[in-house]
Amino acid sequence: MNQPKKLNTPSVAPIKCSQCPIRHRAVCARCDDDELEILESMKSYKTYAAGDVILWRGEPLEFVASVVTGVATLSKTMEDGRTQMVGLLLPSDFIGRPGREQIEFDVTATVDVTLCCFDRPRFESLVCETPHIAQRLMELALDELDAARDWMLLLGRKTAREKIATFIEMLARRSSHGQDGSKDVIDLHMTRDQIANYLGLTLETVSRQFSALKKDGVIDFSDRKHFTVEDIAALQDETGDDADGGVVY
Amino acid sequence: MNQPKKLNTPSVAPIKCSQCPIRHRAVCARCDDDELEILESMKSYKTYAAGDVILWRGEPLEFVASVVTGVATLSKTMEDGRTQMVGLLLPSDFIGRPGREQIEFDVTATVDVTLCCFDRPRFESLVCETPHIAQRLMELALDELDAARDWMLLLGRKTAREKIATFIEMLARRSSHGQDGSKDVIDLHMTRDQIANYLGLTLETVSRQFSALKKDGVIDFSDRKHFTVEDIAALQDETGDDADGGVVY
DNA sequence: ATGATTCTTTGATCTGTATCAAGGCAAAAA
DNA sequence: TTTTTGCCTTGATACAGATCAAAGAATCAT
Repeated sequence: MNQPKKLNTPSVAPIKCSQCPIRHRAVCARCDDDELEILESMKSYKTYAAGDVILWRGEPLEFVASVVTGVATLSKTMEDGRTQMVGLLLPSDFIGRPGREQIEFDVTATVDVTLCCFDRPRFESLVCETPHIAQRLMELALDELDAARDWMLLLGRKTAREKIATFIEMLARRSSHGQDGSKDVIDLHMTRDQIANYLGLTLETVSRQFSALKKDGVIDFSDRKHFTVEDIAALQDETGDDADGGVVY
Repeated sequence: MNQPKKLNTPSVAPIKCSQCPIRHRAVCARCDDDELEILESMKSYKTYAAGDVILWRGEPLEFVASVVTGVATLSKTMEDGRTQMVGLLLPSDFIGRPGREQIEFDVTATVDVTLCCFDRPRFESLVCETPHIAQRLMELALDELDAARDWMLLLGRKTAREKIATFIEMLARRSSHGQDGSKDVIDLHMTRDQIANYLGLTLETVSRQFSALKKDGVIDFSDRKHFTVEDIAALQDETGDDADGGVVY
């Protein structure tokens, strides 16, 4: 076992949960000071430029991490180049699979990304000894699974218009910092081509659907990467989802 | 807490792991006799006829279970009736989400199904106290997640022919009881319509692709629900996946 | 058995999205 | 500033798979 001993740093103020980036997804909401200090001791930050590949499929996983800033994508590619994104990592999302040595997809930064990384072996020994963290990681895995299944419905059955509406609605919900958030300027972060790969479309279709939604007054673009939702009700109608929600993403 | 005490049944032979259906996915491979006996005490069998809905979306989960015989599907349905299957449960697969009160999809028996059910609250207290079971459930969740992501690539980017080939290849792999297994008669278990809902196609397209693969000598149908793989190499070529595999399902 | 029902196959046609192609715009480089 | 470069938009056309339609098997009920 190589989990760190409690460090002797009395002059340093106790580490606050707010300083523990993994808390972004509440992993350590229930951590005590000792556990937080252990996390702190194995923590380091890594940054990646837009376009950098963070992890290649099959590469050994040396760390687990949470996204502090930026956006990264999980994607699978076929021999002939067809690509499908299988996940989107926004700030507070977690990278890593408890007990897995490697991942089955590429992780790529779409804009500059900062990760808060934890040494994997040390993180895993902490997890082994801390059931509430293990439990939280299980919740994260099940959330991802629910999101993946919602996306399967989108990929298999939704029209291009519904796909785009769903995507925009998800971005609006996930990036709204306000309580209402309906008129925030939202950053797309991705190119039309990347969005197409996420939605199982081509970049031309993405562009056309954006134009159509703009023409219909549902959204408005300030520039190519920034838009506002002008009619949230219409947007939700277009997604094809039940009004009541229950969708995770 | 309401986990059962160890039962006093000395006249009964020790419960073998082979009698514990959940072991189908090796959940209790590392269980000791006490744990097995606890599992045994909370176990019951339920059967469902073909077409029965086992669980409705949103319904409270009263048990977790593993499939003993039969095939069940996980599916999501849109308001207008469009349906997408998001998972397929074959014998040995597990139903249930540690820590979740309900599920986000319907579970339906496509043929007669027997489940081995465990009372959920009692199962969860056992899990809480048995880290190696918790760890195994995490592995199962991550396996499902990998499978879901492979299916996203299929739904988003594969052609109808590739989808059908992938589906057949998966069935061949999962239902081969022999070591080689390439010429076993494989049971389809599902109607063309259900297959279509699994692959994001229509039933007519499924039928046409089956006919085409038969005409090309890749597979052969003995009747509508039973086929053999005549040319496994050709089948794998048609899936669009890397030759090396790495696919989970 | 026999008729009813449900599933499957196959054909004809339609359509949503992909593909091909050509400019347009904005940020970066010269 | 001008040029280059990388995205993006829009139009024209093609095509894979959906939809519509009808006839054939298989299964079920009586």
